[in-house]
Amino acid sequence: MGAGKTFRQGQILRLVTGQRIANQEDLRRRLAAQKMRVTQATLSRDLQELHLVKTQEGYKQASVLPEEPTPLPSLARALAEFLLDFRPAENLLVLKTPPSGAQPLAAAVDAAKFTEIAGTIAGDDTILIITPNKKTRESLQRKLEALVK
Amino acid sequence: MGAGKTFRQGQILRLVTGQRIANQEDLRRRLAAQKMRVTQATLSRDLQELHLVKTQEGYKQASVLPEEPTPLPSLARALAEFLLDFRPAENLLVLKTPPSGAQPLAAAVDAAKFTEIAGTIAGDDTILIITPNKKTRESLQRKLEALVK
DNA sequence: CAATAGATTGCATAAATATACATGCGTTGG
DNA sequence: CCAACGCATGTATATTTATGCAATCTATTG
Repeated sequence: MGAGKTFRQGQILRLVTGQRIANQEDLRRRLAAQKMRVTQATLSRDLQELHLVKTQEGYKQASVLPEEPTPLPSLARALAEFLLDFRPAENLLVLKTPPSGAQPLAAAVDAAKFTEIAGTIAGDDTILIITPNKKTRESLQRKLEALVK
Repeated sequence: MGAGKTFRQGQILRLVTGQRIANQEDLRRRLAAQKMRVTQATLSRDLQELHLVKTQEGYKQASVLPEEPTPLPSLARALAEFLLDFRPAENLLVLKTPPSGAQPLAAAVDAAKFTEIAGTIAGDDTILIITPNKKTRESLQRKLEALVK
């Protein structure tokens, strides 16, 4: 049975961590250059078993994907665009936005995954953020204020 | 310009972090349910800008991808298939394999990304693993031995 | 050995995703 | 005001990836 599946998957890992593999055809050709001829279908299955995902920079191990600059910039933009006012109250933080601004801003806040946040509820122009206690609410508030500056 | 691109991308983040979005059509339908009608083409662009990647469990933020159980299982299989012998020497660890087994096993070892490993060199039936010092070599060796059991 | 069960793969094709090109809409510099 | 741009988007289509099915091979069981 030739080199076998394990061998091939090992080579796939090696190739993928080394260079930029843009797609499965690309990968198929590189393996062929090493005398390993399989079809794209097999590679599709291999990549799935290896938990490799396709990124802009080629296939990567899901566990090793790099830090992204995305979360905060996105939130900062949303705050700049929608936030009108902070209204703190003990362990609660209310954010006011223009009409229909609450949902998108809440989305951005959620996406930032602050550990301080127990939950959020968004209406049309109001977001209620619930934190465990007053201390955490203060911490969160400081972070958000820093983002709007 | 309606709700705008920022709004939509915020909603996408919210949807994606909340539930399992299997593909772009799925995402398109969920947005449509919120009165946001765009085409699959636009979502393809949005997902790219948000650095979301498609995984087995739906789209995920590249930065938030979960720990994988993959690296070690893969290595364990490779060790089971190829490893013949350990040959420790101070800060070096030599692994012997059957003919042509060194490359694939080395690939699996590399992929596991052990912090103990400074570098590896693989020939045809021999892998040389270089660690910073004897202590780290011992640590690494114990881990590998545990995997073959 | 025959029969059965898994595992792995290719082939053909379906499904999903990306993209070239065109359009519409603001903005900007004359 | 208008020509020239750039951005966001849709349309149509190309590219890429996933998968149902059948063939093959290995190991197992009786």
